[in-house]
Amino acid sequence: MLKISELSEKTGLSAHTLRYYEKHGLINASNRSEAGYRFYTDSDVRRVQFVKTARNTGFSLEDIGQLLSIRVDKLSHSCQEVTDITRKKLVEVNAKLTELQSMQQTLELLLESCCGGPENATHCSIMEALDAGLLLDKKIAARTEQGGAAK
Amino acid sequence: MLKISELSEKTGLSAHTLRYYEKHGLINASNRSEAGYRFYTDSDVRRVQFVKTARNTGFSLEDIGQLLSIRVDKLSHSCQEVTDITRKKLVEVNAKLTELQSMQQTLELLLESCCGGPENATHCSIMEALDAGLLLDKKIAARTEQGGAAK
DNA sequence: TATAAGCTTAGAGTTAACTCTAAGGTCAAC
DNA sequence: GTTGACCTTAGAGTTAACTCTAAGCTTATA
Ligand SMILES: [Zn+2]
Ligand SMILES: [Zn+2]
Ligand SMILES: [Zn+2]
Ligand SMILES: [Zn+2]
Repeated sequence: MLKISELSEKTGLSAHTLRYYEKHGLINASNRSEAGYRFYTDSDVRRVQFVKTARNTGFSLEDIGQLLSIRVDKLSHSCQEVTDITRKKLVEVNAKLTELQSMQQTLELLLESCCGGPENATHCSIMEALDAGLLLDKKIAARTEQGGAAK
Repeated sequence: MLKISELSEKTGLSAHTLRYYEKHGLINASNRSEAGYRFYTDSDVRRVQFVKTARNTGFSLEDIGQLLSIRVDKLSHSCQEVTDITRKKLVEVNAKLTELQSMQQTLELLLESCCGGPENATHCSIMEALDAGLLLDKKIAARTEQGGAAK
């Protein structure tokens, strides 16, 4: 039986966060002391660790709520339900990834194009590109079209 | 001279958003009608488009504020200031990218491991992995160690 | 027994970037 | 001269996941 601070230390989640998760129905302390202190059983701890692992994997607290309801009654739920949640998350992650990769490429091109020196920015190609609506893309397209095979 | 709805249409930013940007010091309408209606000059429009482009590139409104103050007085600012802002953003983007790639890999592995079928989830390997704290990683590590060269 | 550390709750604050609402003034058209 | 679309402002609401505060018990230690 762990007190909240002990569970906090064990899981790396703050006591605040643990109470927050409880308020949102994700976890619970099986027992309370007479004074109302939370006491967590091993089973409680495992559930918290499940939440933490799912959180690290990118699932939202809402997703985790669904996963937890499957977890407590596996007989009434199917693998498909689990993969639906997982696949939905993967789709989200992939979308963000695509967006970020595009940003990354743009930022790298911008950095390549600018001298980064101490002279004034009247000639700065980053400012120019932002002013021109990033026709960097067009430059790349042109380069690719012309150059043929990359490298 | 464009009214706000016209600028909105031209830029794809809502009038709400344009007023929001103004309130936060990013843009401005050079003129107002007697009744107080905003009127935007070509120069205003270019500034708004700069903001939009920078936003699409991933810069925060705060970053954009800095870029704009460079933009209006390029003589007093250096290319280095511009690359500092850009590089800082790239570092952030790379960090998020790393995190998301790790999530992506985990989610893909989870999906591979689960049958996704309609039977009950008592044997679900996704649930098992989440319960076990994702020792998938360990499986991968083991596989990599053993297998040597990939593919 | 007193001090400090730790626990409780309800509820407010944080962050970023919007997004929307309310209450009212303006303008073009019919 | 009255609709209806558009404009104004100030300010509230949204989202997610915390994070913190206040006010007040409880518990262990000295
Ligand atoms: Zn330069
Ligand atoms: Zn430059
Ligand atoms: Zn299965
Ligand atoms: Zn399964």
